[in-house]
Amino acid sequence: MMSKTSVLIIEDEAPVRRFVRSALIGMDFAVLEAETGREGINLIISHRPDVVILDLGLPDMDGMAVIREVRDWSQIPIVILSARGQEKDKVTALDHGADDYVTKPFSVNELISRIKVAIRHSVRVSSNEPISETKIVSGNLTIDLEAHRVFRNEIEIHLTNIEYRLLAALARNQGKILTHRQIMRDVWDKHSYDEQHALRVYVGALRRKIEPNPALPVFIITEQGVGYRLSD
Amino acid sequence: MMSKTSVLIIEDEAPVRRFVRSALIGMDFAVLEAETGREGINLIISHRPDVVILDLGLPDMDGMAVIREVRDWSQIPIVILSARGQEKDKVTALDHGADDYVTKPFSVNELISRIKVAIRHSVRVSSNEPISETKIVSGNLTIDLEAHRVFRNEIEIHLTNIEYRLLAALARNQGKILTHRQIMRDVWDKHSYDEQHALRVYVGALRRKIEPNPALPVFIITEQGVGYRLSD
DNA sequence: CCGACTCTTTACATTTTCTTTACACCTTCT
DNA sequence: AGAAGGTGTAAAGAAAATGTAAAGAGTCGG
Repeated sequence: MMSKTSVLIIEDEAPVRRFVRSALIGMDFAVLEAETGREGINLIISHRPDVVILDLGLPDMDGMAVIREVRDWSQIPIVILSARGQEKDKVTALDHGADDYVTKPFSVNELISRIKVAIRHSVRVSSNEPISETKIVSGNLTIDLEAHRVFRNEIEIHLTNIEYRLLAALARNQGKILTHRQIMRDVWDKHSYDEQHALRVYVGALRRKIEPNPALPVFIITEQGVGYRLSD
Repeated sequence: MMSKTSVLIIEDEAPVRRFVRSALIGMDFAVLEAETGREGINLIISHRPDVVILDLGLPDMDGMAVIREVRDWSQIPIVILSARGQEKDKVTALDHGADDYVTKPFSVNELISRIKVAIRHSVRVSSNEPISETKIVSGNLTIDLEAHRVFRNEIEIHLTNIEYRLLAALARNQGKILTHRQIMRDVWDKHSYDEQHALRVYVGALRRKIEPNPALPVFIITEQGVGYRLSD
């Protein structure tokens, strides 16, 4: 028996809270509510919800502080509600480790589908365990996640630590795009989006090692403006 | 045992009300009626109808206010009745969360079919789809929101970031009109409608990629003066 | 202390995407 | 039918993202 997916709403305005709550209950989610950031953090600790919806404009503590505090010890997906005109805050929030955002006024559909995506992503991106296969094969490329080894045509390829972690992150999500931000988080434990030069350098290095023709990559696919993905 | 679908008509003109009522009863709907916005809101609270038909030209409070108030706590589908020449109000109402509109004078068939679409849409949103589902299918078109990928007849279509976001925005609201403004907000994070040329260019680009015949679009439908919608 | 290796940063060339412009083409209203 | 406003398309220039080489900094073991 699988229990319901639980969602925590941290939002001080009661009408918005009611609105979100009724939408979520309609989707058969279990709903928790908090009016302040502090209260929200306590609920996260005590109830471990599956997703958090966080209003950036909280009275007691800044939404950003909530994200930072939670991200110190948990990778729980956080979807931000940002009011119009808070575009800059939104970007900062994403940099601090929020997963997605919805701008007010928002439609239920939008919120629901972003929540779903956030949940599914978090399952495999941030935790290294729940993938069943320990070996991932793409064409003539084999990645042994358990043994930490990579082979091309039975020949072992030596990868540096970061190269391996980058490839493994992509491999755990084979076929799915990982955003720059997710990769930064996974490989470098950084939440920011500034220092992605390194990412490009490593993608290049990896390609030189695993691609038949690094100029026309078939394994590591660039999704411009979004991220990278390992083809399946 | 399924009870009848109930419809609330908020309309001050008695002839129009009678007309709509008899049409709906003929379709085996249960009908509620209200003459004023306030009365209508109270009936929504007490009877929870499945759809609301709302005249924009109400005497006591403006229809827009009804939409705003209801949308604070409920996602019940709202279909607008707008008189000719209320084009601007119509768009504003949609921006505020109305689901669809019918322009007076209207045919029974048109009204009925809009109501059905609105209901179907809201059911899809609020009922027990598996939570993990993040794929949207429309005809031979599949949009995988999690993997960020789009397929037509199993063939992957490459979309640029903005093209993808535009399609995803429409897809999350499949069947429902999105106003130009809503799209601008969703895709560009802009709240204005000034720079809409770009929107047209991207609609064109998308159509060229996903429509069988871009000159006669079947997926991305133009709602002149209002916005676009992705067909069901 | 040196050399081998890895990681990060910088600079710059290249590619892709985005926006704007101009104009043609439809609708709708008169 | 003509006018007016909204819409579609192509193309060019601007802007942004990406790829690559190479230099410097840090680390480790001999």
